[in-house]
Amino acid sequence: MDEIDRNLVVALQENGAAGLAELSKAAGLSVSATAERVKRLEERGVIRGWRIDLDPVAAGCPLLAFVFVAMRPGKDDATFLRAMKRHEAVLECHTITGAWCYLVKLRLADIAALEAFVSDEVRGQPGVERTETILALASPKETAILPVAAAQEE
Amino acid sequence: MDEIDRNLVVALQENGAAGLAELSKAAGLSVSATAERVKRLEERGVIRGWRIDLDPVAAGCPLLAFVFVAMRPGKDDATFLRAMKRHEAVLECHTITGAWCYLVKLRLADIAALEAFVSDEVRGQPGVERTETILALASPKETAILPVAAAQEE
DNA sequence: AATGAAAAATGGGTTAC
DNA sequence: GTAACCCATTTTTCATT
Repeated sequence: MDEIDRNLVVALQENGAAGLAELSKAAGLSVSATAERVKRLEERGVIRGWRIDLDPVAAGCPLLAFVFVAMRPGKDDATFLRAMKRHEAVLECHTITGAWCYLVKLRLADIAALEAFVSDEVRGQPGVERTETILALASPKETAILPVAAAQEE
Repeated sequence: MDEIDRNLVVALQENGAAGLAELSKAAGLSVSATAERVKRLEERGVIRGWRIDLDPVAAGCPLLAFVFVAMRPGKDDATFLRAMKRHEAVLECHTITGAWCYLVKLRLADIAALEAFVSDEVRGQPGVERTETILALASPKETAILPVAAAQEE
């Protein structure tokens, strides 16, 4: 993960459809050396996959919600986590510090779908003690582009 | 946005590097018709761009944090929002229901960077009244793949 | 469906460390 | 001796008719 790799990754985050010709300019390398670098970044798991950036409204999931979840101690979190992993409405599920156990990020079609999901899939899970649901009214910023640190040679 | 478009978009979310040959199978169309569909999905803004899925640890931002922000009423949220949009550590900034005004999702290198960011860039902004910072200890699920609803013809 | 153009994978050869 | 890069060729993929 040197300076060249970092430049490649930054360029690919901006435009994942960039060809090797364009990437080679960003990297200051030949086309084949650039191809070699990108391939190794995939092999090493730095690049985990190639995706499209999809408009949530067009995808039919305009509603964004966060649900905090508290579990009863000593209970089976595994069942709850399995349910979260299974449902595609769950974009994220984090174990967090503070008063709550989990923070779940959801994308759904509408309020009715949210009500059904929280009631059936969250509060219906064994071990769930308390929940709190928060709606996003607007999202001034929402990106999947990660900051790439300058430090840390491999 | 018919059934075929939905199939294409689902396939491209799983593998954005899929060629037209592979996509045409998923869509049940000819290669050229598939190319036409993908082009129109881009033009209509359904596909907003092409990205890579990058490993946050390799990118040098392993620390994931959420910051709740309350603003003083009648103050200039614009300055705060401009700062959030400017900083690449800010992945998301949502206006939310409940006791807080904003929920900010951050990716940073370490605790020192978090302390500096919250202190300087969040609490340092005019109009910010109160904040609460929560750390993610683990992320059992974290994806950018959106659920694609079956309903709503265009 | 077929063509021409463009891009990407491959193999061999070169240099620098 | 190893690793990174460069160049030329083959193969695949993509846009046009």
